[in-house]
Amino acid sequence: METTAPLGLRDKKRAETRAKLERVAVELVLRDGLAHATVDAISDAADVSPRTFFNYFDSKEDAILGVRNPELTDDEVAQHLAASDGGGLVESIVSLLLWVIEPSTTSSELHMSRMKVVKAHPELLSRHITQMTRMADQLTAGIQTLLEKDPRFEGDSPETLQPSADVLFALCTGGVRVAVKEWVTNGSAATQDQLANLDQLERRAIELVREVTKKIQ
Amino acid sequence: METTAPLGLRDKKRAETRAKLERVAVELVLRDGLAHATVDAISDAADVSPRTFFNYFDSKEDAILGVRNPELTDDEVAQHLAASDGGGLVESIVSLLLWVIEPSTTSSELHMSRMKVVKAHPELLSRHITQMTRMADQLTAGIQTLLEKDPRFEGDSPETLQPSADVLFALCTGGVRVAVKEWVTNGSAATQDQLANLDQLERRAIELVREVTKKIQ
DNA sequence: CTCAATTATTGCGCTTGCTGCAAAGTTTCG
DNA sequence: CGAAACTTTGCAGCAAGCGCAATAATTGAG
Repeated sequence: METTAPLGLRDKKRAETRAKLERVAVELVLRDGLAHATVDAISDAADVSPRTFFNYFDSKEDAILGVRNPELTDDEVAQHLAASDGGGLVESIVSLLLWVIEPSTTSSELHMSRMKVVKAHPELLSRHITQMTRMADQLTAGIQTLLEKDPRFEGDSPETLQPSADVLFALCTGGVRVAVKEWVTNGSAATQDQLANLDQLERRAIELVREVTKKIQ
Repeated sequence: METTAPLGLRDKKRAETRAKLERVAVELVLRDGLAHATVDAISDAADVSPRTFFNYFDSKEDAILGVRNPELTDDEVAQHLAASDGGGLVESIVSLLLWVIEPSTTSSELHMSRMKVVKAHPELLSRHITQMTRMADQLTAGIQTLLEKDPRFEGDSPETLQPSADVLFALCTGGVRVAVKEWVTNGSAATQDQLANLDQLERRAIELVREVTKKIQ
């Protein structure tokens, strides 16, 4: 599942440093607030120079949210979409989005802390969104090929061709966004098992999308 | 329609300064690129101190896009929604969103320049989105009351109650976003008459939303 | 093991965005 | 006119982020 080539001491250290920065960033934000958790402070607490910080992350927010610069490969996207195929379009796409948002490699504790951070500083949500749109092209490309493989849109008449991958993407993004927002605002119910949480989030996002598409005519 | 109390020389000057800043900001970005159009340069070209710049705008981007700090009043939102009522929900909401994005008071020339700017610097689009989400609470509140007045969702059974205003908002936001993106990327067709453009944009956004809701079951 | 190539870390200095504060200038209105 | 209200501005400061060049660590080949 993971392409973690178990190579070299070097990469190992690098991974550790990144992990430490992510962890410390979240900690400091929780303790001192977003504004007080400066890059200097974070780097300091991670025993690393501020300059090094920017070798790992493009911005403070990226560190806090655990966003990795090395963006997705097309293969990864295609693979994930293929894996969750069989269900509906919406299911596949929502799953993809949640996967992008959530660096699944993080520890569950870090994950929970991040939830708290986002709850305390909702501005960060827009960073999440930005991240999504940053990868939008890649993701919509993946969705596009998914659409092309979908038998449902094969022999359609011209005007009822495939729905635009862009729009689908936007719609699902909306669903995910709202699901996350709901889940962030409606208290800490079930914050223990974050795997169940993810699942729940996914279901809710799909439900929201469905709800709207049904109601609007 | 507008609450422009034609008061005082003071307010007049203020309006002029703001307009000048907006105009100059767009000009400089077009001429020198986004990075080179610094706050200093903009303020300079507008014969105003950099410090004053921030009395008018919260950020460089706000000036470029003509975003006004004094956010919307609930009344304005309600009024606009009421005005475009009668059509469908989607129509009303899309119209509202476009109205929020586009400060209608700007001159058409400035408007066109802004289009070019956005085309040349798509990063700015995310600012637009941010602005939308910034006002999300207010707008969804307005949508919520619109939903409550809608006879279509009145006597529904519990599980088929109103679709969440949040999700509707997200969906339409997605539609608008994609419409704008399309229109930005697909060349300069019809950039002459920007009123027609807005109309076209609105129609396209609605169409996109419809398209998706129909296709997905 | 040793040495050279590669890559990571760091310090330094700089630009830019943005804010608070208090002084000086304008506009308004009685 | 003259006081109150508001704007502009300079100054000083913080934090983000980048380019560069020196230093240090890791690696792989011999």
